[in-house]
Amino acid sequence: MMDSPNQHVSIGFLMNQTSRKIIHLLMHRFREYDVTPEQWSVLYQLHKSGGINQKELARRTAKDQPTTARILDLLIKKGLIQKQMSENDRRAFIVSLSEKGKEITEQIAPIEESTMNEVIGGLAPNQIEQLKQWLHQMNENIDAAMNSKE
Amino acid sequence: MMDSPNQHVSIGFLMNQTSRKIIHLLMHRFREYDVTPEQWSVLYQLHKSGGINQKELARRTAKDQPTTARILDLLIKKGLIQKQMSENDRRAFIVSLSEKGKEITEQIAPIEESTMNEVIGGLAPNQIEQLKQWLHQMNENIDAAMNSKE
DNA sequence: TACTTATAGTTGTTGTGACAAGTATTTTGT
DNA sequence: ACAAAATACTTGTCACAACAACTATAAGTA
Repeated sequence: MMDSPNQHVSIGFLMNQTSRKIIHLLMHRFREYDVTPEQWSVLYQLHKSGGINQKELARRTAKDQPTTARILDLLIKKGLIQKQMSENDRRAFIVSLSEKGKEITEQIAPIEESTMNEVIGGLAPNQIEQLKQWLHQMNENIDAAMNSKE
Repeated sequence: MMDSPNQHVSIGFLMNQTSRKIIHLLMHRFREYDVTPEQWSVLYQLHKSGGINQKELARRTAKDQPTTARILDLLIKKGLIQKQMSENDRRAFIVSLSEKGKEITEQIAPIEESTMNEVIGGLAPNQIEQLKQWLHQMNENIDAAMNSKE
């Protein structure tokens, strides 16, 4: 923190550190709503997509199903979402926001947006696009690496 | 995974996703050594720095002290490191690699390097530098945001 | 129809990460 | 020298992430 030994740091370490710091900052900004960034990402998807099942929700939030299910448990306890049995598939649940969940999601959305604007402050829009593109490319490289060597 | 709904994804989500994927890939590549990427980052720091105390190790790996201490517990169980009491400060422990720890670190280092080269495949060296610089800037923005508003 | 396979979701376990609170030791300030 | 503050580390708790194994239901197939 005080000295900056960051000159020769690997991309992997730096990405991990930055990602954790973003989560940490968002957690601070969301604290008064008692919602974590991961919980928010679920609420956000539900706000965009209405009622979807857990598997689809897991896919859209890029988490596995057990992790998603446990986040849903917490959100149900907080009264922000509800699950109802699917009519045509008795294995599945349709997940949707409660009224309270809708309200909180709408309150948090602008906070997330302004916080992320702080995070990327100093980067021009085309630089953001470039950064996103490189991240996508890294994602694809990783997928290729996972599929090839195993 | 199958469709690509990634066009309008936020930087925060994308960074988190990419970071987790990198960790996941490294975990796969390290699996035969029974060492996780986070454990490796500790071993790597010890390899570079020789015996240092837990607080300094926590700072260099950008984790908090309890997290670092628990990773050290695991590494001690695996016989890869050892702790000895500091002579001039009886509160502190000096942590260092065991022989086995040294061997494993030297075996893993080239695997990490080649894996990360796969991850950044397609990016030119100057683009990597640009990416690192932006990540540093985001880190600084976050530090400023954390310090200002709380 | 019966048997197999696939799918949606849950539970258990391990590791990581952050915070809060605690103990023991050292340093600081008077 | 002594009380107060700071420091190094530990323990407890909660949340997240990934894997494996399990239950229940659905779909495919002989």
